[in-house]
Amino acid sequence: MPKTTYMPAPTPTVRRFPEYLDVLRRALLRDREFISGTRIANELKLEPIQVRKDLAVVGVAGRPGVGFPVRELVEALMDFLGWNNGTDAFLIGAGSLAAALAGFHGFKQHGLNIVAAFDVDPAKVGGQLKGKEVFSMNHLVELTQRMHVHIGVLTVPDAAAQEATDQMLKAGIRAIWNFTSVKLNVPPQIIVENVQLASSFAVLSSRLVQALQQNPRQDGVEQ
Amino acid sequence: MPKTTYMPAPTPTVRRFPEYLDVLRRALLRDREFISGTRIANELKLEPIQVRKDLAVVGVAGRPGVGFPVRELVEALMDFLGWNNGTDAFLIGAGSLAAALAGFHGFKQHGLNIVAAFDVDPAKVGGQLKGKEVFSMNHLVELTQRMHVHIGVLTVPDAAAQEATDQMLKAGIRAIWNFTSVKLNVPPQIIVENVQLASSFAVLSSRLVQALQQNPRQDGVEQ
DNA sequence: TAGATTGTTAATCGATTAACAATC
DNA sequence: TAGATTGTTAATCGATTAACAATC
Repeated sequence: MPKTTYMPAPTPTVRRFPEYLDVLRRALLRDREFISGTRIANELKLEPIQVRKDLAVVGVAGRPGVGFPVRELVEALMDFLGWNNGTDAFLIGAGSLAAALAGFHGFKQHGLNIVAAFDVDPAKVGGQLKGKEVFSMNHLVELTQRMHVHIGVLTVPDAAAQEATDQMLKAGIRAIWNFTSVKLNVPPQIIVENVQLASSFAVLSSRLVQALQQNPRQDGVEQ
Repeated sequence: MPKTTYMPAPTPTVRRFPEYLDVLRRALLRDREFISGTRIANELKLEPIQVRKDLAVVGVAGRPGVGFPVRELVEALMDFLGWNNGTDAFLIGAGSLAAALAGFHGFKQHGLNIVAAFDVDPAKVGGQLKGKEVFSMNHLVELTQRMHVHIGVLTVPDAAAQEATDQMLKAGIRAIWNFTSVKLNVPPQIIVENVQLASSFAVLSSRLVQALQQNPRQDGVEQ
């Protein structure tokens, strides 16, 4: 495994990497050795130049007139994202969102391995969540250190978010995938990525408002 | 209700609107009549100038030296997003992610009202999902038209995504909140907003890789 | 060779940030 | 009045897109 070090890439570029991986994996299934930036762009409705610029980040050389070596590109992208060796993560909160995440098989492709869940509710502790054991929050410090887990997936109710975060910090968690809508207070070296469902829905809503203003009735769809 | 029409705003601005709403609602609870852009910026770790620029979109005038009228601003933002009168939506797919969304009370604040779920699984049809009835996909056309629902929240497995989308289109759904990782094929007038969990996790992962490269041991956290 | 595609350098575009007069 | 803040106009920054020589 050639463990290259990469420069940090622009966030929009990183956000497109999983899409590229999808396309590349499908190409692999079809036994394609090379794929052009043009083709990738077509499948994802992007511009070819953008694909080339993005892929340049991971340093896999393409062949003019031919395209990029698929397998190498998959390797490099996975490497860049640290998805190659499977990263263990804890679910913090064992509610229904946690259950959905625990049961999501697609994470395997993203090198995400959810190993356990934690909750304060005694009714949940000791039970299972989609096959993952649910521990008491009291054991978080101990288990984090024993299992060397770096990532916490935060799915507790908003009201409990900061408290749970503080416990993760004490346990030595380094990165938090935050599904609450709370702006977490953490020291600068801790990585927080917020999944803002509300932001996503806001974009949808505002576009729908605009569309309904211009065309309130259903039409344009073949019937 | 003064139903103003607004110009479309930049997407990054729209994505911040729910955050502003959060801060403003908390200010309302504290009985504050006015709030300055500076204060909003502080709470959200943004630049004051960005807050002012963003808020300018909804056309609520602030008072120099004082700030913006909180209640008016909440109204205007809700209005802009179409969140004022509650929008009905269908869940397409009744799996565990659908369950999580159906049980999420925060949507009330976003004017999102999930009224029913649909699934192809006969074992689920006729049952309930967090108090919402589960119907057969065969009834989607009929119920969409009867209830004038415009929004579909797509939570089916990737393999079923396009098929389910086609049925939504036939039923007259105008906007799709897409939780699958499939790039949906839809006519241009249909609004699709993709919740790309993989993209979000990619950003987290790549930052963690960088951080671990620079500092592999736990430190910097007070113990 | 002709056609397709890469990768570099430069141009454009859009969003963020700065500066500052006007105003409460 | 002094201090804080708005809202406008201009500057900066970063990402996307264009142009094109090099190459398979």
